[in-house]
Amino acid sequence: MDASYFSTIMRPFPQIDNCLFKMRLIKLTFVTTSQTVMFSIERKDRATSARAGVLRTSHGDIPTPIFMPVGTAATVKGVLHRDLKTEIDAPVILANTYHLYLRPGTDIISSAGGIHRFMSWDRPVLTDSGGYQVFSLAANRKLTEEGAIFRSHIDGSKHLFTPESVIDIQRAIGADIMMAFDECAPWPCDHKYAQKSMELTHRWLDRCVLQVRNTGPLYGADQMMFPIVQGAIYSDLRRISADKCASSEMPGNAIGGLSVGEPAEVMYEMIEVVNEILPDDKPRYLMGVGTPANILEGIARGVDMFDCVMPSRNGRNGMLFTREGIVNIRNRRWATDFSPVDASSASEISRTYSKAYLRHLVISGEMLGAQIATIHNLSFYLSLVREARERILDGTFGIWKEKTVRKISERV
RNA sequence: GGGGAGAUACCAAAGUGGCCAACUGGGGCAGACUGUAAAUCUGUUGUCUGAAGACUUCGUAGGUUCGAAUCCUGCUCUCCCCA
Repeated sequence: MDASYFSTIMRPFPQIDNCLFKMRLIKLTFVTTSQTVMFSIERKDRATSARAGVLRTSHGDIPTPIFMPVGTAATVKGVLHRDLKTEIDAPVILANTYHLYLRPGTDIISSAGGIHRFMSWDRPVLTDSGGYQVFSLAANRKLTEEGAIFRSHIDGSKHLFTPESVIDIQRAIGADIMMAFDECAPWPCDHKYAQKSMELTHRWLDRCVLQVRNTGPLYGADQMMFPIVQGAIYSDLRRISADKCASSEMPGNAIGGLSVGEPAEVMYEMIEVVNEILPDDKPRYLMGVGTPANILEGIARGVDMFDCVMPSRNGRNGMLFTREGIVNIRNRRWATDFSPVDASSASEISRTYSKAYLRHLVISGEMLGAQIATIHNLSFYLSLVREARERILDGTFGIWKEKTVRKISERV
């Protein structure tokens, strides 16, 4: 009996009340089976590099390719978990180490028994390490060999993140998938800076791996960590970084530092370079990407996992993604369009409310507008990757992708 | 009936002789957003024009002046107080 078998029969935990007991049991008995197959590929596409697979976690299986809604502060803004499960059907969501560490703080999350219990979400959670915040809060931080010193955006207090502390925090959070602590280089960025930054990320990666090996999960459920490939837009650096990440022999790998302003074609090229090296039998996660078209292009190049704030944030700001293309629901043309937001949506919410009503809500700044738009967009993203998976399985992905990318990129 | 205040662009509201096609806010219109310091931010909002520029506008009709949203006179309307 191995850990994956055990987690299968234990899942889903029927009651939150007794799940802590069961998770402790797993920890005591089976936690160190590192050879367990976490990822299995069901089918590879012939025309492209796309694959359909399943990533197994203690909190459930994740069919791939997958899009993970971003729930930075332990909430996908404006969406009830009920709707995440039914309307959107997200098998996994993201949270953020930086944000949760600052608020509510790791003490409170550990007291609750980890992020799943704290937020009442029994499906998998992936936590970003805070590496992206080191990048996006550039004005308020300082990088050293030791780690990143930064100031809280909440109260201005000073903090230090190191590879070790970031793993510890992610242990305390209890994420199913933890991310290595990295520096996301900006764009544009010269070769010299990109190389220095990448080398620092690699040294940090070694320390992350060591910290993962020297510690264990706190709540019984398995935790895996993914290293992050960096190297900006330089193929030589990307190859070195992909080799480095692959050699860390973690159960999955991530591609970071893309979609930070560079043209999409450059991003696609980098994905191809990296995916030639990253192991075929482990999931590949393209961080922070992207538009629906970006995602299909990524899948075609062998990426299995994606996340992006775009469907949620842009939804709140009135941008809708649909099969017919991109809609700015605030535009006057929708004022008297009483047809559903998306008649063919998997989400009942998108089929129920009209464009004119949603426009009114968004323009009026009503919170229901942000909720409906977010649910619609996420439902669209998840439907898109579900269909991509089905197309890979039935062998029609390539043609479908070409046709779909064109359509969904248009402005309606 | 007596006294006082006021009328500025879609709305509110600055502006009291040239730097005013007119501050600012709201509203309208459009744009941005890619590991979320974002229910945020940006542009635009008299007409014509690609632009330079031209033309018309600050209740209304006259007047003063080189020049008026700004000063003077009549008229119209609104608000407040007293009776």
